Amino acid sequence: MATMMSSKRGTLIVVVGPTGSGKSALAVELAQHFSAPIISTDSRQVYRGMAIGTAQPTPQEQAAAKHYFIADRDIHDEFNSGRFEQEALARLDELFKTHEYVVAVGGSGLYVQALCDGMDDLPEADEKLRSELKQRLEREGVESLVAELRELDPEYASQMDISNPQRVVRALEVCLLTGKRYSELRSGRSTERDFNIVKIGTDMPRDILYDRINRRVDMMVTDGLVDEVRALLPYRELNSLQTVGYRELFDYFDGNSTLEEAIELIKRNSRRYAKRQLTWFRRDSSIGWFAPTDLDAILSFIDAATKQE
RNA sequence: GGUCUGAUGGGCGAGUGGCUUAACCAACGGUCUGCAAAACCGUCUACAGCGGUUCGAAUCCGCUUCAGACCU
Repeated sequence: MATMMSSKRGTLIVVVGPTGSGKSALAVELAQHFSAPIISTDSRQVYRGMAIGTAQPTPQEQAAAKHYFIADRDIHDEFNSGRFEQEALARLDELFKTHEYVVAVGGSGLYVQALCDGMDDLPEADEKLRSELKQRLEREGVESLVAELRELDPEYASQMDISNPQRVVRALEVCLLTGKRYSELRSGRSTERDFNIVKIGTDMPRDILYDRINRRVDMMVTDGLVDEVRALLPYRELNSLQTVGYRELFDYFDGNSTLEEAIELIKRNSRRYAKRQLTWFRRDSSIGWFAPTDLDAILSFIDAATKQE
């Protein structure tokens, strides 16, 4: 299968795992080992002004390896998984001209999926239509939207989670925007990329992970998280700020909780986030799971995977 | 040594004979195609132990164990 190998432009080493599991540090080590740049697959680290709360790579880490999609846009900018796919693919196209390896790291499962498997050609959210649908959602409840979706796309309506307003809105939005059924536009297939993909997952015993998460939150506070969030308070409605570590402190500024309570909530919500990430990544059987410090095993896994193709 | 009070699922905490899987929190499992650090779904049937009363006991009685308070 060496011929297969030659048809590929290079290898993308994808590092995934729950928050606080040591992805960033591992990515930098891999980047140095393979002389590779790093692409972040994190939906929140892309924004400027959120360095502490999103645990962006430190200046030292960023000096050790070139990072892309870290703090390179404004919190007001529209960004989503679809745009990420396009921009990241374009970036990779450039990078593979001069690099054999590129490392991708980040905890946003949907972004990783977009990059590795591609997304179907669906329309992006239309601002007007979406706000209309949201108003209807508030006034008439989900049932009304579900009823309409049953008309437009009975198949999808019957299989989806109809108690999830966000998904109902999106499905309806796609139907109305395209005049087609959402279910028929979803191919369910993944796009073949012109580079190899090797996925590494970092994990550790749950109690240790949770302890690390808890301590990292304390460290964020020590590092000035409260001030970082205070500066963003005027923009709290932005999607970019619907983020663990920020919402809880907005509540604190509103006087709805004490600082201590807010910090506890950040810890809890970070733990829950980690659990959801694990749930997402667990179903991807192509991921090789390792302790974040087990570099030898990780390197031989990458080696074996790239030779196989 | 004596008296009194209490002992409920990981936590908190109702429930004084016969719908209570209480509620809440934590935890755990899951869903996932342009809001994804989002949004949503599901699971956890306990009543300190033993014996008794009763058609029926977490709920009544007795003993035991443990905890706390008070008395000598």
